[in-house]
Amino acid sequence: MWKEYYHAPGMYDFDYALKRLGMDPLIRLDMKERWVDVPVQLENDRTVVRVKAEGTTEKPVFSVMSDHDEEQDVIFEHIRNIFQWDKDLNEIHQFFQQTELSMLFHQYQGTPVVRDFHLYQSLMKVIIHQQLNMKFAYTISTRFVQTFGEEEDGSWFYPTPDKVAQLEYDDLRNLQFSQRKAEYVIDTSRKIVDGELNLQKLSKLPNEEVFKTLGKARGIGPWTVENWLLFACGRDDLFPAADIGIQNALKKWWQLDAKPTKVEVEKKAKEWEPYRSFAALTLWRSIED
DNA sequence: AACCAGGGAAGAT
DNA sequence: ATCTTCCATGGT
Repeated sequence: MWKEYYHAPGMYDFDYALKRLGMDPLIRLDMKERWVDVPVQLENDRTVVRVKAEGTTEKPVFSVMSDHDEEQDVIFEHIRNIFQWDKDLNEIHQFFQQTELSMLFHQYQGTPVVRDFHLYQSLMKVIIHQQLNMKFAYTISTRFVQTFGEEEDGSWFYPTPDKVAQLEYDDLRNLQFSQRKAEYVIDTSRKIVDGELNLQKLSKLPNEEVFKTLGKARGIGPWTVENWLLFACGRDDLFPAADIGIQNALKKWWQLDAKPTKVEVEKKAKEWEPYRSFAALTLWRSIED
């Protein structure tokens, strides 16, 4: 058993991060005690790591705890990368003071981009959630994991690509996947098993390369690539202009009668480069509850 | 009952 | 290249 503490350089709203993570019923956490359990897939082993907030948004301190005594450094690095503790959110806040989002950034300070726990898991979740309302989206992604994944210490590990590649479309139709969605999920997993898609490699390429390569797979369009780059890779400058949530938020703040178009949104978002991901997160946040 | 949902493919212009 | 239409399924 080991426990390690870490101080983030700027502000960091861990409680909001927990709230976002809590949208996913598969993630085990406690808002009151301020911890979340992160399933970590290692080379040949796996473990569950507890991450806990010990400080405040202004003076953020975190603890990372695990009973997996080997590979402590690897595990800690992984956690630090997932939560992006080294990204100085004070700098981001400063940047947005000169934009029309300054009021929102004042109201919602220290909103981090918390990465999904696993590259493949993230891609499957994004595909499954396409075009579905949040409630039903989580219903079927939870079914998917609880049917084909594995539980350990109360936390769920997504099924591996090998496991999903061997499924039949009807296995997912039984979970109320549409035929299309079943095909997207299984076919993409097969490409990953075949080596045709390498998510680790993709995660290190520039955005445009990822759009070209990942976007070729059937069922993976611009929205899915954007979300994967944003939430799986944790990149700073993604803005899903076609996203219905983003459009609803801008409709509200700009007091429009109808949702703005993708083109209108993209044009305005140029002013938020190179930190458009934080604009997106803060806009989503602003219309939650 | 009608419209929507944190899309995408396939077909039509 | 850009626009429509269809797909598919539950939520409000």
